[in-house]
Amino acid sequence: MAKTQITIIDIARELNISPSTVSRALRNHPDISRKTVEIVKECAERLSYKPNEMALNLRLGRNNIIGVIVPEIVHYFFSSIVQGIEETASAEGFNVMLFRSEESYEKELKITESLINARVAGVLASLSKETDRYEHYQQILDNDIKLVFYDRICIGIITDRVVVDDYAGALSAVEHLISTGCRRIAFYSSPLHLEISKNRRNGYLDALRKNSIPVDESLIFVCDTREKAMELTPQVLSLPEPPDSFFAINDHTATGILYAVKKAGLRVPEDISICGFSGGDLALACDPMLTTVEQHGYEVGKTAAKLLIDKIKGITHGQYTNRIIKTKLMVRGTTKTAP
Amino acid sequence: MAKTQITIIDIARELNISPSTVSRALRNHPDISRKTVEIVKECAERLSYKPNEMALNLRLGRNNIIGVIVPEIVHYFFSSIVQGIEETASAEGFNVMLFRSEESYEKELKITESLINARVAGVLASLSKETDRYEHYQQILDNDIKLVFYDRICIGIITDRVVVDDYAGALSAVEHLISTGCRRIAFYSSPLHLEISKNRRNGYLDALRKNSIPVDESLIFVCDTREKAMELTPQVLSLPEPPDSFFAINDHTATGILYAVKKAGLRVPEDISICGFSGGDLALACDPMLTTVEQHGYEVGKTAAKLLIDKIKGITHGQYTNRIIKTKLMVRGTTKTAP
DNA sequence: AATGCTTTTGCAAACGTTTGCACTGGAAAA
DNA sequence: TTTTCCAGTGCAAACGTTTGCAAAAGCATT
Repeated sequence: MAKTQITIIDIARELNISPSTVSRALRNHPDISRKTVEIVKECAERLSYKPNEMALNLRLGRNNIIGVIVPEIVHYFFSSIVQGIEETASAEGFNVMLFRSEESYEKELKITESLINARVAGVLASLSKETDRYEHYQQILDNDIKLVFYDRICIGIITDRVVVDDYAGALSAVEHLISTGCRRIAFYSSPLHLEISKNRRNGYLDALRKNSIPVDESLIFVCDTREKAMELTPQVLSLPEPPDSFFAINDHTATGILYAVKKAGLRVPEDISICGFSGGDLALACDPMLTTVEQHGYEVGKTAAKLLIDKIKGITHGQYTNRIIKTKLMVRGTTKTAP
Repeated sequence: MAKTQITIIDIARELNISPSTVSRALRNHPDISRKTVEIVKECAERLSYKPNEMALNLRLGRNNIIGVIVPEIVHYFFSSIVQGIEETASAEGFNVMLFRSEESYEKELKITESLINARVAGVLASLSKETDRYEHYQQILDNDIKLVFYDRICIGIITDRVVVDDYAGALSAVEHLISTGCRRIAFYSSPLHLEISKNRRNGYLDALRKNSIPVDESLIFVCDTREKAMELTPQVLSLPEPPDSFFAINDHTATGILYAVKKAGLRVPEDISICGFSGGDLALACDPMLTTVEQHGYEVGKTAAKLLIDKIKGITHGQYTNRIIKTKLMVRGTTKTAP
């Protein structure tokens, strides 16, 4: 039990050969004779030798760790992304080190510091809501660590980026509402400084314009949680000219709307249509089931990880890629079928 | 940009002192004079020196990495656990390396191999559904890596363990159903070889016995997904003596039941009561909102991480702890209020 | 001026690998 | 026989730290 760790030197001593030969034999270096390779491998197996990755990393000045910064872990979209990342990374021989920024700039700063100290091979990052300074990400690059942003990207830093097609997703959602007869479409958004808010808002606005529906600014609200939606929606419904439908920035908000609308005695989708944005099981638990824009977080994660690993391996060199992951409108029960 | 990494030796050269002095100064070793410490720290800051953790780890023969094996990532309970782990770890200066076993023994084997090679300080593991051999976990211990099991524990290996109180959770859920007048309570369970199934089943059975309700085996089913529940439930409802309520092994299954019951034209909870097991947002999206047993995954994660870190730090020594995290029944709309 | 004590610093080894280069011994070539 | 060549192996340095021990420096006490 307290047996100290077996090293390459132990094997060398046991076999009366030099550590360098052992090292080469284990790595199938062509210089080493077949016989020696066999003997060494047998011995390594017998002593249940495990290569010390820490020593290896130091020697080689690199490691196989990918740092992942995620604003939240308990979150369908982000956990899907992490799953995509983990899958790709492990298939390519990389390990994933996971950090949660908790939507805090301070925490993000500490995390990037840790990542640099750990000399990770690469970083996959999504900005916290708070973050509006980017020096810490520049530092990552300065320390020769590869960097790819996903979802909440950073425009100021030149890197690869993977984003969801928020604009097209919102556009298709709102056009769907319009095609089913909706005309006064309320929009519940996140704070506007976030890229995703801007993009989805633009999709919303363009869908209206394309269909010659006047934009009514009084139908646009900042409201991005279930709780807030449950509070806000009754007021919105009792407006002099209430909306006939809602487009929500995420599914949680949409469930809050759904709850409030039903509570107000209105029928969904006959009286009021609702469309969310996110994907996941939540939409299926609703009654009626929620029409929503599926974001394919898993694809985002896989794509970002692949991009990063290619950079690390030096396959891609100078160029920087912007990858856009398509969304998909999932039409369900909270919207009407087109006439 | 391509400036090679700054080391302690660069600082030493710059200041015409020895690397050992620099090292000690940066670590506030008491032997070093205040003045030297200041000079060194200033210089380190100026050159934006970042300690190379790989070198440190090799030298000290340890690192600050906690390996986490989780069967699934996109999963409310498990992601809550991961969040609890990450939070505790980062507060204590540890980093989290995340692996997904995908419920596969083969994958679990590869993961433990990676973890040993990486010489992580400790491992937090939950068994995959497939796993029924445990040598790989014994190997972890043999390599002097601390190990704590959570949720899906391994009885054969002597370690600390953190589990959810499945028995008490199920007991309280079923007693609640009984107290609201239910007598024929159907139970939708996972495959019985899993500990959690056994424990919850025992809770279910004991609740019936305690209240002198005869156990009807024909009301117990293996059914643990939303899809299966949507398929099975109509048949169950059309039994000659149908149940008046359902207790489901998880919330996904419960939402499937809810859907089928409503579709059959029955009212919830007036005609049929439903209770799930899991916690999370899903329960709130249902209409009526789902009564369920909250598992406190976050607490599980925090507790397991704390236990592991104490072991790593050598605070706890020989003893092995079994920690049980209490569940909490969240009574909502799918069950009646007690008369 | 010598001694002793304390404070501060430096030397060198060590952690476990990999790898450029030099060396060995034997076979092939001269 | 000598030379050349090559496959196979070993030496030693290097990666960036920490740390036991020795040495130096400073200072007060004899």
